[in-house]
Amino acid sequence: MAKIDDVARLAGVSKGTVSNVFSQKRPTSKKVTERVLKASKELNYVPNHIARSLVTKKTMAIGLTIPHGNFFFSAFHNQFINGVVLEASRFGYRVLLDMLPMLEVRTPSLASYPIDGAIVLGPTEEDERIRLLHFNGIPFVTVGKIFNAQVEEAPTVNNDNARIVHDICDYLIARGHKNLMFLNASKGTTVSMERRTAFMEALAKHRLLMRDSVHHYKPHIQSDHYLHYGYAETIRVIRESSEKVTAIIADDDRAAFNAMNAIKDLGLRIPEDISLFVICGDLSMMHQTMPPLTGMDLQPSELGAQSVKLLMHKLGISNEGDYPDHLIIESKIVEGASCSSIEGEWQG
Amino acid sequence: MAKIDDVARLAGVSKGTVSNVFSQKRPTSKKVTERVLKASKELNYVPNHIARSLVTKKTMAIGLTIPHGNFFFSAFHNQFINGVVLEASRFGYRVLLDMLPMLEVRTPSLASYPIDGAIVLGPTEEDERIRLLHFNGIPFVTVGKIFNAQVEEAPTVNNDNARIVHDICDYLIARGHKNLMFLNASKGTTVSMERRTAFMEALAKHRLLMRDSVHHYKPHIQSDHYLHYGYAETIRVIRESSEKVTAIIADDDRAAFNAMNAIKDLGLRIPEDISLFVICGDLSMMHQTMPPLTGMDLQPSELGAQSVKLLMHKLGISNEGDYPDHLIIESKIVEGASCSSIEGEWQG
DNA sequence: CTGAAAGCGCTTACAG
DNA sequence: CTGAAAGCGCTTACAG
Repeated sequence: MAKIDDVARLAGVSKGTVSNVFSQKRPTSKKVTERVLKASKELNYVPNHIARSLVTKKTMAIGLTIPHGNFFFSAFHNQFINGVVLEASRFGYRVLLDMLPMLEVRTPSLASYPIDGAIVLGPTEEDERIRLLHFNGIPFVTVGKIFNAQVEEAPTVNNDNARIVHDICDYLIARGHKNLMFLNASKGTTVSMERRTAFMEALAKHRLLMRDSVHHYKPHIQSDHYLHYGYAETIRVIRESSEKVTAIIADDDRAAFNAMNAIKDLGLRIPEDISLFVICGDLSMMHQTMPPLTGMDLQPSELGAQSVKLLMHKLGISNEGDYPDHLIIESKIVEGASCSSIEGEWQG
Repeated sequence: MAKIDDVARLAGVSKGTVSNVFSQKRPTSKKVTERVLKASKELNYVPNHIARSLVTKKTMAIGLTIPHGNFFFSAFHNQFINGVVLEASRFGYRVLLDMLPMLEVRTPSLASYPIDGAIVLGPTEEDERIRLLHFNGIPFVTVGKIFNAQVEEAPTVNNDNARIVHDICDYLIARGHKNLMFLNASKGTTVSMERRTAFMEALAKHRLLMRDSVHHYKPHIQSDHYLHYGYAETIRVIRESSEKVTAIIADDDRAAFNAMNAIKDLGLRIPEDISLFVICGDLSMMHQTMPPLTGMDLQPSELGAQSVKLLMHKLGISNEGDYPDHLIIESKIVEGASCSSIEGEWQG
């Protein structure tokens, strides 16, 4: 690979000038520009990104950290990544995927992240990623509320998790359901905590007893049970419990699928025997299942896009005037046919 | 951020020694190591990744380029990315997502890629990504056959696309279908070319006429029609054509969903009126649709993992002895209930 | 096992 | 508008 000195020599200019032609930070005369470009082409020259980064202190990349076991992203992650990548590219930024398991690998030859900022999806109580970013002095945006104690204040993009759970419970309870099973997200994430609190509030609001309903946390993402979360819980609750659960709220498409399989394996039908509501699923997919799923559209790609915008603002790259430090992304119920009304039994 | 000089001064050693403690490339005495570590902790020191990269010429990142419009990845992409990220992390590598639309953004301030190698998903005839990688002298692996003329020889991971299409056609034709509609991948990709050729061969092999079947290319990924590919084609062919298509082969889950919607909107049923076969779909999802989809398991995450292994080998990082330059990933038919036999009509 | 010094390939004040 | 020189923060022969 040719370097800047080679080009400078061939074009008969200083390397500062070659630098200016490529960075366009200072004007260069037309004929010098042409000479430099010609020499560059001849030598197949392209500025070295790393060397540039070392002095500008900009990598033009943002990190995206997603909790990640040996398993697949869900449809939610998929669309979220889409939103992030697309929006980042609008600012000329690339996205560095940074998964949790890498931490172990990174330790032996620890080094700073080659990124200008980061997006942290799904903060947890003692979030190692946040600790590390903080330690490295890298600005970041969290998607999901950050746990108060960990860091003074960080910009956040979030759904209104409390409201979402209230809406779902209202929706189901209005249809006569009194005993709900909630297949929540993983324990330790702020989103699951917000949801759990809201779940209990919603039940109390309708004068339902928590002990008649069931609440489960998804296993840790590294657990072997992660992929099958929802199946065993559904089987057990329907078969063994006395609570007569009539409606299930599933965290994501995978949990919903697992619950569907459990229900089918028990010889029951959706929604005649049991209702199913999915929180973050893929819209196009939800319409194709049997029956079509009723769920909440969380706008994952919008979550991704907005978190990039917020981060860019923090980095001083976007200059769209004032920008709030905390953004709430709208969500709304999308009706399929997986939730039914229970006749007779319900009371206002 | 503290730098190496600060640590060296505080620990009373040279910066070369500090470097050795962190890189572990040369042994350091125990007590010196401790002194350095103590000083580092005190100063919150972490080696600067960029500075290190400049001299080692290693970024510890690989690029992943996926053709990408303003649209979502499919389940295939999702699982592919998973395989790549996971396998890369085993080698201590990160993954830089590099999407096509960024090219435009990159031009003004062109610079080399800060990556050690790249994975190119779905090469096309005149692949700009390959041209650029080649130009930058960055080793890469393609997933999908590379177009012959473009570059002498590049390591490749691929499905056996010809065989896959033959298997699918054999499967359908054995069930009495004579008029097939093939919703292929995008024109210009080698995968769609391989498939198209195989499609014609398979028909010829069974003495069926190409003109009785229908072949479509997916629109370019930047097209507005990309997301809805399959719907209009299905409507048109079923309603207008005289060919009486009885089976549809869909490139991916999205195309399959679109075809399903079209079939439903026409008041027809799967598989009674028309059969549907999906090439790359998500297994867990395929079981939940109505009816469950019959399709091909391409093992996308294995494709991703193997392409990383191959790349690591090319980079001289993996040393698992000899490694073939071209890998074929197995695929097999997974039966659902979306393909039926046509009685009576078929002949051996 | 450790140190002094050169160098990785750029950008950026500073001077003109 | 252009050049000469210092410097970004590391690693790496080389010498001891």
